[in-house]
Amino acid sequence: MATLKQVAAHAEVSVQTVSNALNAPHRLRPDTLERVNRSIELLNYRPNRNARSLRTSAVELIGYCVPSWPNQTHLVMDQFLHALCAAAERTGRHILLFTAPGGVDGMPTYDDLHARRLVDGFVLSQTETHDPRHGWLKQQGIPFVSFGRVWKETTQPGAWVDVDGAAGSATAVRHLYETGRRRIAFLGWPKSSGLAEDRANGWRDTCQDLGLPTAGLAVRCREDTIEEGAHATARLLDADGAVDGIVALSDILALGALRELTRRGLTPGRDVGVTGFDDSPLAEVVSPGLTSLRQPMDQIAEELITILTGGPAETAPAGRLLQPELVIRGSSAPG
Amino acid sequence: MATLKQVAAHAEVSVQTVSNALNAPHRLRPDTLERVNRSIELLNYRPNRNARSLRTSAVELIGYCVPSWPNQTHLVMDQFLHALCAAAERTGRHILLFTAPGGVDGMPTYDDLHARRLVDGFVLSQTETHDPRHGWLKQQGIPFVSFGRVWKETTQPGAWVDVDGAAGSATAVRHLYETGRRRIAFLGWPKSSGLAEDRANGWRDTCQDLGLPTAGLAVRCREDTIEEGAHATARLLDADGAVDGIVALSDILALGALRELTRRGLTPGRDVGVTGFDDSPLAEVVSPGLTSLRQPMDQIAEELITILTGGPAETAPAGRLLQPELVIRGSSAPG
DNA sequence: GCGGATGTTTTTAACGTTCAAACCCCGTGG
DNA sequence: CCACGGGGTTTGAACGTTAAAAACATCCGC
Repeated sequence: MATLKQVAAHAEVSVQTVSNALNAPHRLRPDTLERVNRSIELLNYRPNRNARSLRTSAVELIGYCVPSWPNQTHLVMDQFLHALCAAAERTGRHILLFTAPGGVDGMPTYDDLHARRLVDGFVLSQTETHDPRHGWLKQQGIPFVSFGRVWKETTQPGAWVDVDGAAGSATAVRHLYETGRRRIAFLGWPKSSGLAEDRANGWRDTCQDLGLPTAGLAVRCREDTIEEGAHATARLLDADGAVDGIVALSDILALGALRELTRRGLTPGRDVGVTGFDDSPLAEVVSPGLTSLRQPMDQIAEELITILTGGPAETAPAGRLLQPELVIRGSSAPG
Repeated sequence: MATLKQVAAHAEVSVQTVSNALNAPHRLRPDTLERVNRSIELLNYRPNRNARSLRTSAVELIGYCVPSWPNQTHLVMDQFLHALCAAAERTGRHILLFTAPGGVDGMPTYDDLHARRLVDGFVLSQTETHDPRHGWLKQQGIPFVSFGRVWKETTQPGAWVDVDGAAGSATAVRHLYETGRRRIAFLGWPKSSGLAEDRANGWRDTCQDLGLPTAGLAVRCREDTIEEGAHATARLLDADGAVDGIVALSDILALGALRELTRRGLTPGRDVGVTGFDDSPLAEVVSPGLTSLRQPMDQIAEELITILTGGPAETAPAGRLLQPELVIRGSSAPG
C-alpha cells in the first residue's frame, strides 16, 4: 500500500508537495503537478483516511441511528438510506450506522461516537413528539440535523428538514376533487401524533376551501394496520351519506381501505378514489396501484447533508419544508 | 477534549501506562490502575479512534452497500441492518454504508474504500446468480463475507451465511399438511433465480415425501407483485382439482393469493392455507395475518460478523446454512 | 550477595497525513 | 546593486495513539 512518502520519492519531490498536488493543485507548477500525478497513478496511491482525519480532526462520517424496527414499520427506510448515502458521497462523506436506546437513554451513545471521533455529526430521524435528542445535542455543541420537526414545540433546537404533510393532504384532496369526488374522508391516527395532525389539518382546510363536507368524515385508527384501515373504511361506508374519496394517512391504512372496498364489490378508482402517504413499495405492487404522496427523498437527503456539512457561515433558516409529490395510480383513476 | 497525555499528567504516570490501563489492564499494579481509572473518569477521557486506527491500521468499520431500491423491494432490510449493526457493535465495530454500481462496475468503489482505510472488510448481500464481487474481492485479498450463496456455482469464493430456503418450504408444506391440506401449490418465480429454485425444490420434495401431488401445482410469476400473485392463484383455482394450500415464495405473492381468495368468497386459513416468505412487516399487518417463514436475522448477523472478524485462525467452514422459522398466523389457521 | 526470573513502568519510535513557517529562486523597481 | 515580493517547494512539527524495547524494582534461590 503506497504512502505519500513513497510517491514523493518516486516523483522526486517532497512529501508536502504530493499532499498539495491532491489538496491544493493550483499551488504546483503545471509540470510538477503532471509528474506527481503520474507517480500517484503509477503507484496506485490512495490517501489514508485515518491519518488525514487525525491531522485535520474531521472524519467525514455522519452518524445515523437505525431505528429499532418493531417500533414502527418504516417501509421507505431503504429509499431514505440510499438517498442519504448518495448525498453524503457527493460531498466525499459516508454514513455510519449505529444503534441506540430511544429517548434520553440513547444520548451517551451519541456523545461517545462524537467524542471518540467516529463521526462529525448526526442525522436524526424518527423524530418524536417530545424528542429530547435535539436539545441535548445542541447543548453539547454536537452538529446535527433533523429529518422531521419536533411537533408541538414552538421552537425546535437545531436545523431540520421536513415534508409538508398538510400540503400533501391538500394535494390529495384537490386531486380527488378534480376527478369528481365530493365526499372525501380522512383515515388518520390519534391526535397525539403531530404528523397525523398536520396531515389531518391539510385535509380539513382544503375540504372547507372547496366547500366540501368534513363532519363525520375523519376516522382515527388505533394502529397502522391493514385491518384497522379496513374497519375504519367499513364504518365510513356504513354511515349516512356515501363516501366517494378517502385520503389515508399511510399506505398501510390505504391498503385496508382498498381491501374493504373490494370486499364490498366496489371498485377502487371507479367508485371511490383512495390515496395513501409515502409511496412505499406496496403502492406500486398492489392492484390497481395506489395513488400516494411520495416523499422527495433525494431532495430531503440533499438538504440534510447540505445543512449538516455547510460551514458555520451557513446561516440557513432553521428549517426547510419540502413538498411531497402525488404519484397517481389506479386507486384514484377518474371515476 | 482530553487526550492520553492529559490523563497521564493528571494521574502522574506515563502516557503508555494509561494506554495499558485501557488495552491491557492486567499489566498494571492494582493501585496504579485504580488511580489511572479515576483520572480517566474525572477528565471524561475517550480514546481518539482515528489515532488508534492509524497506529494499528484497523478501523473497526465494516462496509455494506445499500442496495439501490428500485431494483427489488427489500421489505426486511431495516430488520437486517438493525441486526447487523447490533452484532457489529457487540464486537466494538460499526457499519459504514455506501452506494456502488451493480456487478463488476462497483468493484473500484469497494477497492477504494478498503485502500483508503475507511473499512476493514465488507458484508455482501443481494447476491446474484453470477455475482462477480466474491471472486474479485477474494483475489484482491479484501476480507468479506456474503449473505447469500452465489447460486449454481459449485464452489463460491469466500465465506457465506444463508438461509435454507428448501428447508423453509419443507416446513411450510408440513405445516399445511398437518392442518389437513392435501393439495398444496407453489407460487414461485422463473427458474433463473437460484433462490426461487431452492424454495421450489423444498416444496416439491416434501410433497412427494408426503405422497401429495405436485403436477400442475407449481406456478411461476413474472414479477414479485400482488397482482401477479393474485393471477397465479386464480389460475390454480380455475384448474382441475381444488387447491387447499399455497406456499408462496414471497410475502408479496402470498398477499396476492389472499386477495384472490377473498375476492372469490373463500376464507384464507379456513378454506385455503397460505404461507409466505421472509416475515416482512406486511405479514403482521395484513388480515387475517400471514403465516410466513421468518429469517433468523439476529443469528444471520451474528454469524456474518463472527466470520468476518474472527481471526485468520478461524478456519471455519466456507458456509453456514441457517434455518428459517415458521411464524404461524391466521392465513394458515387449521381449517 | 549475586544471577536470574518476574512484574511494573517509562522511553523511543513510529503510523501517514497536514499546517505553518521557512526557504529558494527569480523578476522588479528604486 | 540591493531590498522587496511572490510563486513554488521544502522543512519541522504536530495530530493521539500503540508496539517494542529498555529501564527499574522486587523477589527468589543458592
